[in-house]
Amino acid sequence: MATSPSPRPTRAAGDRNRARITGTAAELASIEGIDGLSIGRLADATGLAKSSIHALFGSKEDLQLATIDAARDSFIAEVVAPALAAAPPGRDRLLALCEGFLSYVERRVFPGGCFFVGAAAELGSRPGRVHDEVARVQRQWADLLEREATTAVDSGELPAGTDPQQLSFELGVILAGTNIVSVLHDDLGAVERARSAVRRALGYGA
Amino acid sequence: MATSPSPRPTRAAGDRNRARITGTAAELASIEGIDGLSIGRLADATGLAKSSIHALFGSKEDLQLATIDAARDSFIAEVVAPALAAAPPGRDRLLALCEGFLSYVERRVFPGGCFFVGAAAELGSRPGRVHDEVARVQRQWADLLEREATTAVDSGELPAGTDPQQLSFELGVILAGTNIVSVLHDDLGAVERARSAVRRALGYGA
DNA sequence: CCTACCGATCGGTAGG
DNA sequence: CCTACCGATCGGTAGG
Repeated sequence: MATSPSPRPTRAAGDRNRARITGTAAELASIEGIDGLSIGRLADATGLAKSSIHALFGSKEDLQLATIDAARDSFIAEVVAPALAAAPPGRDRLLALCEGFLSYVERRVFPGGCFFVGAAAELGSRPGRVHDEVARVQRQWADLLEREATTAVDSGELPAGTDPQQLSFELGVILAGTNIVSVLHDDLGAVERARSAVRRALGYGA
Repeated sequence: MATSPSPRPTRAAGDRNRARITGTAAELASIEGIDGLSIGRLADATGLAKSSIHALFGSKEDLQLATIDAARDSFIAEVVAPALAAAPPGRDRLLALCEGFLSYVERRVFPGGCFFVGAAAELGSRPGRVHDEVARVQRQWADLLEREATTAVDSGELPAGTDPQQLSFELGVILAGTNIVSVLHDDLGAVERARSAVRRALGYGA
């Protein structure tokens, strides 16, 4: 009557489960918020017991930090890496990053719109480790844009006298604002208008 | 032993209380979110019993709708009305509206940043009456900007060929994006950079 | 506008 | 990774 032994979960299986949980958590959090998402609903969505999620991640805050990490990986894979592969440093890459972001919003890579715009809006005025981690990722993105803008100015691809920090700031807030407006009104026209704005700001088709 | 009769609340007193509750609710919601805000915490903050808030507003959804109304009144009083009073229709008024918004973010009229940017980000992908009301207010703001942009183009204050819808879209997303970045990093420099962006977009100091 | 409740859900823990 | 719990808090209602 010996049944097959209940398989003891391996380390790799645990990692796979953790990745599946944080992936689902990032999707849900883009809709319900990173704080609005509850461990109970996440357990339902993944088919696990609530206490299993606690066992795998510790506290809710630790789960949130792991979720931010997973969302950052998605963002890099969907927006950053393709732009770096598609265009050389400078103006072309800056355009590719902006268009990559807009495509990612358009395709609803996260069902509730950009995870980080949502998290930044939600946690902006609530101090803590989760806030700080979101701020850190946002700053990395802003720095990336600024670096490419600097290269573009230094190489003469953008008019001398262009302030790279000011230009990259404007692009960043246009992208974030567009995500909000596009999701709120379920309006892809906003993404199209943002494409025009970005191209004009970078001097394409002028 | 007749004590002074317990004063029966008048209609006016009820209205005053309702206004005090929705005002506090809008402040708290700008930090914790319009859904994250609980009736229990709102009761604590106002010194009322939870059930009193239910008695005055009905359901949580009705309270949220009343809170949006109160926040809209604040926005009009702090941003829209001063700009309408300070500048004639057209380009100057468009600038006054944008600078009024940036000043309102800078002054933290709502402690967690613009109530409507927060609510739009939070509710963008969650259908319902509250979402629809936030979307309606956002559209009124966008329409206001577009109207002034149209006047500015028609009167020749902005270059012929300027698309008023595109221009007002760009201004709107810059303002929304700036609110998020400025609150997230507690950085008033973002507001200053947005002022530069708005002035350049409108051809001031060019 | 209050006290006194309701069932449901929250994050988290014990113990295996 | 599970069952079985914990106290706290959620939105809401009865009844005054």
